[in-house]
Amino acid sequence: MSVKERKERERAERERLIVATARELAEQQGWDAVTTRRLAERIEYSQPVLYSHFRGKREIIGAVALQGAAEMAVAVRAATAAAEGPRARVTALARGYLDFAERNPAVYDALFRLDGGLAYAREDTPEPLKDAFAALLECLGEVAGDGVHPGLFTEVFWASLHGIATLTRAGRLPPEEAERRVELLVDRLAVL
Amino acid sequence: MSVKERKERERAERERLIVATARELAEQQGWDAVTTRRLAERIEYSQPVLYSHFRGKREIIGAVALQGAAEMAVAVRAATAAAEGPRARVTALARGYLDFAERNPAVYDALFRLDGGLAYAREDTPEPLKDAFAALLECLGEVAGDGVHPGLFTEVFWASLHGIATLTRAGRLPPEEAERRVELLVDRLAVL
DNA sequence: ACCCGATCCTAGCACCGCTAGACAATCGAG
DNA sequence: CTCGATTGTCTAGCGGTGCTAGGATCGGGT
Repeated sequence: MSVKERKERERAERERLIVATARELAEQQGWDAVTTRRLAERIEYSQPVLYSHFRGKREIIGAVALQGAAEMAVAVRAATAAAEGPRARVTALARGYLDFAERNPAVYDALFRLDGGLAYAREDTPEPLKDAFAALLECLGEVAGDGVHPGLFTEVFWASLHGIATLTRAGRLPPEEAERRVELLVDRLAVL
Repeated sequence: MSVKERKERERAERERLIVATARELAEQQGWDAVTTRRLAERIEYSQPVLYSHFRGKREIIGAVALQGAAEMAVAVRAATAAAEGPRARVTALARGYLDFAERNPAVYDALFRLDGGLAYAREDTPEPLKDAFAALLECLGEVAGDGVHPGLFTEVFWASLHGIATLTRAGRLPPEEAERRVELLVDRLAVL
């Protein structure tokens, strides 16, 4: 039976390699450069091997997204944990979120811009996605204000951050005023 | 000389046809379905004709975006003009914006999600884009609040709307609470 | 009536995501 | 230890993509 186990280990290892390589390639040259041919070449296997692990390119994007969601949750919690008081926490969250988006553009795209075949905002949403939202909720819930549903408030705050992140990176917003935009958003949206 | 003029007219007419057809196709089946072959077939010319009008697919997207920007400016101004008082105006703007995004998803994508090769937020930004931003500014400038730069406020409000629009359409936000999200955003961001 | 330039199309390039079918390596039974 | 079956991987190819080179054809000016 140990042979089978070894093969399963090796197979799992190769799957990790595929996801890591896809992510690396996307981070280096953008998702357009992540083709099944290039990806196969980098992991030193032929194309069809990819399809024995994933249904297609979309699922590979989804796998990167899941990994990214877990990391984003960690990043957000780390940022907020280091801050004292509601206001500082929310500011830290906003900065942490935008920072993550800027430093991991490919992962951010996999999560929120591309189609990774994942279900969002539903019962069958994968756990890492739920947890990433929960990480936002933990901090933002306490500044939603009276009579405002914490979940709804978190959605709006998150959407605002997402808008800033995407428009900035697409060159639709000048990057110079980034910090002032964060301040304005926190000042106005959060009830302190 | 009249022959030359006629040819130029026909050429301009064909260019309009290309843009209109691309937009129609994108609105019907999404931008992925807008291939140069399908587009060429629909306008009843061969592929290379497209390249005598545009450098490539990207420029065609850009042309649709420019058209869409002009329409969005009109839509936003129409929505705000019908409202009395700052609060009603801002609410109308938010609803009008999201409504435009929902009813013209392909145009919205061309404007803010895809790469149409256009310059944003710069001196050489095409006039329709500047004017669309101006349309937002006209209404939002009056609720920016003291000491807050109207342009910066408009950017943040716009980014928030953009975030809601994109996340909702990508299935990242449940569509049911759309109206309550708008109310929350207006209540908090605008200084009334 | 003829030539010549503008205009348009056919055919093709290199690449894409994805898959069928041939081949080799490995395992279990006799 | 050998032999068939199973598993795993690869080569080759399908239909599609954006884009372009080069030849045919059409129409205006002389």
